[in-house]
Amino acid sequence: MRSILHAQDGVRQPSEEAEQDPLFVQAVARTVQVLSAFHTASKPMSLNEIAAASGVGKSATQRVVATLRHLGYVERDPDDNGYVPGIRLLDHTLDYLRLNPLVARASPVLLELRRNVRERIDLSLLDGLRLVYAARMQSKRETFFATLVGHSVPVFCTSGGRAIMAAMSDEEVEEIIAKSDRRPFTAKTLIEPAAIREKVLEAREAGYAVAVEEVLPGEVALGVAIRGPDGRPQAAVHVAGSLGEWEAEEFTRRFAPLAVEAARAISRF
Amino acid sequence: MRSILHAQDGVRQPSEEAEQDPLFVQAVARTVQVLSAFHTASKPMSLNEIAAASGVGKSATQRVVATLRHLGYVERDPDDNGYVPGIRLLDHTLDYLRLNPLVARASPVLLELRRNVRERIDLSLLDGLRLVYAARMQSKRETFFATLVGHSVPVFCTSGGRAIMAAMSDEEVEEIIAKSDRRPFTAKTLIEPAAIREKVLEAREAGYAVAVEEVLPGEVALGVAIRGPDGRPQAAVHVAGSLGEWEAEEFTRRFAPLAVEAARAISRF
DNA sequence: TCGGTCTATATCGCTAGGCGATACAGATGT
DNA sequence: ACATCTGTATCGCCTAGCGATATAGACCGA
Repeated sequence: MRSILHAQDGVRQPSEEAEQDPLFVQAVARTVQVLSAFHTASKPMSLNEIAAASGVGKSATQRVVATLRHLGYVERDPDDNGYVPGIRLLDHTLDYLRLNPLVARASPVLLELRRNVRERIDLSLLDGLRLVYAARMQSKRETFFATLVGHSVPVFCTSGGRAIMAAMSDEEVEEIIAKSDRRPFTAKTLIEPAAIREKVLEAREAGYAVAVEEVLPGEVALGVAIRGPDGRPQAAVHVAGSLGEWEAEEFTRRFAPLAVEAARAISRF
Repeated sequence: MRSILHAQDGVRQPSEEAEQDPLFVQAVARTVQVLSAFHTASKPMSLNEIAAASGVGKSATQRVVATLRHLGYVERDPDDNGYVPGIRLLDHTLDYLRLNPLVARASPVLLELRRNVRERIDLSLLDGLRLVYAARMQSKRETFFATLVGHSVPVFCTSGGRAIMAAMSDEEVEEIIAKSDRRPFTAKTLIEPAAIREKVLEAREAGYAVAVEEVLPGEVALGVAIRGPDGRPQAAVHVAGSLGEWEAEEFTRRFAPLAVEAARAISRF
């Protein structure tokens, strides 16, 4: 079992391939490394902690952090001690969402879907082995942090992830299964390759995927893949509901057609 | 009238004060400048456009962009041409939201508020002359992009902004009014200093502020300030509804007490 | 097929940007 | 009072990375 908060990857290490690339700017990487130090944090960090977590020397960290603070990308925690990420980062969030053509296409469709489905609706974007939530429309009860933009979940054990795998070749699916850190979130999380493969086949058949309590207890989720111009899956639409209100069967029967239609409207294939 | 999309400030220029600061790292600033080039964009950008918008030399831009691309902070638009911000930025969004103590305190309160108020609820954070939306909980009908995290609106003409000004000294209010770019969003946007001052006084009296159709036509919004440990306003809770469903009076009478209570629960004063 | 004008990528020499080491100064704690 | 955190500052040496320039592929209209 692991916390849902740690689904994000670490920073891509600049070493190996990148090092020899003549066009690789270390200073940029350092900046990113410093900012990424917060990925591992659960509370405000001191300079030394940032230096340790980022792998950047203490002196350099000091000056980079000071600069980032000047620019609004790092702040001091008001209950003073330690640094936290700064509000300027949200400007880039907006840029990302605004300029991402898929998000732009998806928004009206999701709003329309939301009108017909009074459950939580999410749009998640594929990034390697994970799905990153880009747009979230809550329903009634939600469990807090799980509902934040930027949150990510693994492909292998989520409804959207399986729907996406179903739209890939078998080789790609195997690669994802093999590379994933398949630690379970709940007792029901499927981690066996065989079980995952089976679920993917089901999804390929049905055109959508379902996951029951695999990430959050009491949650039933339904995912449909969104394909890009080349036919490759890029993202997924999720509909999530509570088992307190719905039987999984009934939930699926009711909402799957709507979700499929929405995903098709967003797809470019 | 201006578009609601351009409420964000430009990048803080590294020149002036910063230049002489011995601890200021240019490379960090350059990185930020390149990423901030997208603030002015409404479509994918080419290298030359980025170079022009960021004020960074063409060669440097090329290498910085290449590096950022390596790291996932910049991507190519799939309908290929031009660069867009990359998905890795969302990881930092999550870090910001997770580690911001105010957001953390606010989330459960906002969810609770949402349970009682079936209208749109927002949490916005004060950043100079603007309010940046950090958490958004939609209701039924929404007008699309206006509902994204990272979006920002001016302090001077919003319900939350006025509630925040009401919690400041008169000098600070004057400063905000003076420095703000007071272009109207709608025909009803109040831009006269006198009118704004009056609204602020009303808000100081009532403990909350109301704005009707000042940012979006057909929208009534209600804002309450959230104070930090030092008593200074840091953020605001918004409740927004449609004039198609609500009379402004009725809307206020009904929801203001709940919003005030929520803001107080989040405040640290 | 040719120039013209975009795009991005690559090479290279020179220099100033910024790293590491080290020292310093407040807080906090035992 | 001492130890151990915190963040800040100084300085000399070296290399990272800038600007200028060249290359090369796409696309367009003639």
